[in-house]
Amino acid sequence: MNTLAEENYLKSIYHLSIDAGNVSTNQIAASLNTKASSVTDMLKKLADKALINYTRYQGVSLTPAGEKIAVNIIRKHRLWEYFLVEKLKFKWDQVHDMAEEMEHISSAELIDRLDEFMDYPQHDPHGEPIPDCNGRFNASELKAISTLSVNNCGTIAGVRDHSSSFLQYLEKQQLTLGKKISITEIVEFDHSVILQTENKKEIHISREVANNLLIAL
Amino acid sequence: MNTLAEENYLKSIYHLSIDAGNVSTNQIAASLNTKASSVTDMLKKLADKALINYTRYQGVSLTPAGEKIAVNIIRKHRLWEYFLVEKLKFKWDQVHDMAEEMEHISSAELIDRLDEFMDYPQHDPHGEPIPDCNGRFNASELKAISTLSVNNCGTIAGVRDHSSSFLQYLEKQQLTLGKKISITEIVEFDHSVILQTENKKEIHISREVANNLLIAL
DNA sequence: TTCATAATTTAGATAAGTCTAAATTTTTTA
DNA sequence: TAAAAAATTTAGACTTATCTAAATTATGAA
Ligand SMILES: [Mn+2]
Ligand SMILES: [Mn+2]
Ligand SMILES: [Mn+2]
Ligand SMILES: [Mn+2]
Repeated sequence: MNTLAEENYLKSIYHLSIDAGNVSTNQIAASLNTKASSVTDMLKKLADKALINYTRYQGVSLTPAGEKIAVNIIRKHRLWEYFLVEKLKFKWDQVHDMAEEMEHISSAELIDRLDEFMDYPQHDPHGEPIPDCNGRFNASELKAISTLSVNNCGTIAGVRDHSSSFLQYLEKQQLTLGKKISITEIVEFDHSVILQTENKKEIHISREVANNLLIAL
Repeated sequence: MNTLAEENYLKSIYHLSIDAGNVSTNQIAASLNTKASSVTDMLKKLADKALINYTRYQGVSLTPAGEKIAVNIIRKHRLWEYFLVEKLKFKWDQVHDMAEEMEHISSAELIDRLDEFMDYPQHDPHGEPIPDCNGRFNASELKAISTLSVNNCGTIAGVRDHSSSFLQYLEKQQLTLGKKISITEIVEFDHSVILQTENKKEIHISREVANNLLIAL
């Protein structure tokens, strides 16, 4: 089928496509920790396989075939993360790297049975929607805290950054999925945000954190 | 750590070492569906890493370090097979190829938690013993049917061949794990064996099948 | 519009793992 | 025990996925 490297490129292009249109060589290189020249080589290969639309110097987008593969990898990633947290009792900050390996296990029947075994979960441990076996899923309607205004309130429902360090920080601040918060103040100077939790505790978070913490209204 | 190719070579050498002493280049090539020259290249690399004892033209054996890695791969293989059958409800003839991929997932904590999740199973779906997290396990005391004599009886407890075709054949003959059988006759001419099952049904199996079907006495 | 800078691609190398064909060593057989 | 056969290794090549350094193309500031 496709090599591990090809799968990782497709997944990276998919993720980068969400907030941009065409994805640039340098963006891909940064997200995969590789060099632009390596990316160019791979883009030629993926274009030959008709998995991406590629014109020299113009960046790339996924073809429907490429998108299908990418979504399937993401489905596997999120289902394995859910398995690791719900069945094997890992913390949400421990599972991403393991899922990076497990998402490449090829069997479709395996992943469909895993989905059934876990009773078709809709969201992974980081609040991301899990595509079904046909690749369909609802686009996230979550908003970053940084887009809200004073007095807005909502429930923490997702994160944009999956790094252990960020998730551990949230854990320590008790800013975990399901917690209800309201915006008390947005500091003009540095765009940091002061929140209030259900039990009236005030938490001051940086702009960076506010950008990566997602709320359902 | 070790590459996927290295892990597969170590596992192959481990399995081939069980009934021979030193393992030959050609044996490894046959078991991995590769060419003898490729094997030689890899043997040099594994010897450099001190995972095998290798002298040109003399075959190889695992060092303790190599054996430890091999047993760990086998532990992962068998635990994933058990998971696929017990939790995801696959048949015993469907799981080997998936486990060949899953055995390379690296996290030790993951496999230890999987072991715990399944309550420390002792045998995989083919009757093979599962090493514990320290690599310890009881050597199988099972005997091939071909080593028994007339009137011996016992319980089917394992298989030597894990191919789908063999397992499906056994399934059709209802020669599955746990079934009690006794030897009715051993045909002089072709060493085929006539068995009797608990419900008095007679089954005639070839020498080949008798070699690959294991009994606990 | 022009030129400096940034982005991207090309050229040429490297490492892992594999292959075929040829050479070497071991084993078997006569 | 010497030649033939089998097993194994070496030589040289190929593929995939990388890299660095150099060349090319695009962009945006003057
Ligand atoms: Mn993840
Ligand atoms: Mn996730
Ligand atoms: Mn198996
Ligand atoms: Mn097995």
